[in-house]
Amino acid sequence: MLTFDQSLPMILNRALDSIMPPYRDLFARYDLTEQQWRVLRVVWSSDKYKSVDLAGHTLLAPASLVGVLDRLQKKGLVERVRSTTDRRAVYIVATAKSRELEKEVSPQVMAIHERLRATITDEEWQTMEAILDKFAGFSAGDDDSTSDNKPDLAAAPGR
Amino acid sequence: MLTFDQSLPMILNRALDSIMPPYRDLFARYDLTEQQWRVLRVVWSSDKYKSVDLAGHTLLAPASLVGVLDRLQKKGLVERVRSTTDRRAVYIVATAKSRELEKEVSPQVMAIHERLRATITDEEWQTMEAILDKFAGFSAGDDDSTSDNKPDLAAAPGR
DNA sequence: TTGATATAATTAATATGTAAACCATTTAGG
DNA sequence: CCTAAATGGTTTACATATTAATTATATCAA
Repeated sequence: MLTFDQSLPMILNRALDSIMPPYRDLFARYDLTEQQWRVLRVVWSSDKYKSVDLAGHTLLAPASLVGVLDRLQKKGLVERVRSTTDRRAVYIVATAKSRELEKEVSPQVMAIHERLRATITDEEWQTMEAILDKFAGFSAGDDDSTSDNKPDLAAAPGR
Repeated sequence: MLTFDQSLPMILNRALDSIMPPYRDLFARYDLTEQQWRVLRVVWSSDKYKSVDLAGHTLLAPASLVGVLDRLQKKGLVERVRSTTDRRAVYIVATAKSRELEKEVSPQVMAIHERLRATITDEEWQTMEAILDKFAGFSAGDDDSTSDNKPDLAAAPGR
């Protein structure tokens, strides 16, 4: 019998609650949030990301991204550069100041990653990744409207 | 080499993003949020929960719980009953109206649970639960409150 | 008893999450 | 061309998330 506490959402959220505090404490010491860190992490990897690309790589909704970028920009950590070829698009670029931050914080983040990694065996890690990946696309063809016909958001091709 | 995308927070968040839409769509049809459902689910199990107990069982921070309860109360789904023995405490009780909702929605939630459950084998499910449980208490003893050392930029060599 | 401290619930301030609507382009088709 | 539909980014409205501070009670020790 599948109880409330054993539902997948609860299992995953419990796991997240267990592992996030060290990350959040670290980020807080540098006046950053987890989401801001995620954006920086991706921007550092390549200066040529459009906002919409960042959304995908950071798991942040476009609407949330706007505010995160606003605050990162205000802190002088990123800049918005409007594309000349497609005047709708905006590229996000990292500032020199943010590069300094990367050198300072990145090693400490890696340390937490590693500490987590060492909590289980390599094989268990592989297994866990493989199993969780099986839920990818679970909500793909979800036209589960009982009787009426809601617009199918998942019908559009890949982003 | 552990990349950004393979960090545990990203792995878990990706999994959540994959599985939550069906739940949210369902709850939205009944004008409920995921968090409101979590609270109801626990309140239904026993009328004698204090707010602080709900926080633990729903994975909601006490501060978040206040607003969720406000809205559930406004909808006539729960009531706050101040304890007579400890006048600080407040018990949350389900209304008859919320019981009707339970009968209507619960089976549909269970259906999603089961559909998720069937995405992997029973053994994989057991394995996954066991592995994720190993991260419980990861942030237990990383207090760090004793050391009031702010990030010491000047401590970096060569500055 | 008193005073320090702990607890339960809430408030406050700021940052995100979510869904829907909007605006300015850009692209597709007739 | 010209208009309808699609795209990228943003805004809006509302519901949490997070941390710190507050309020009202309770408890404990000197």
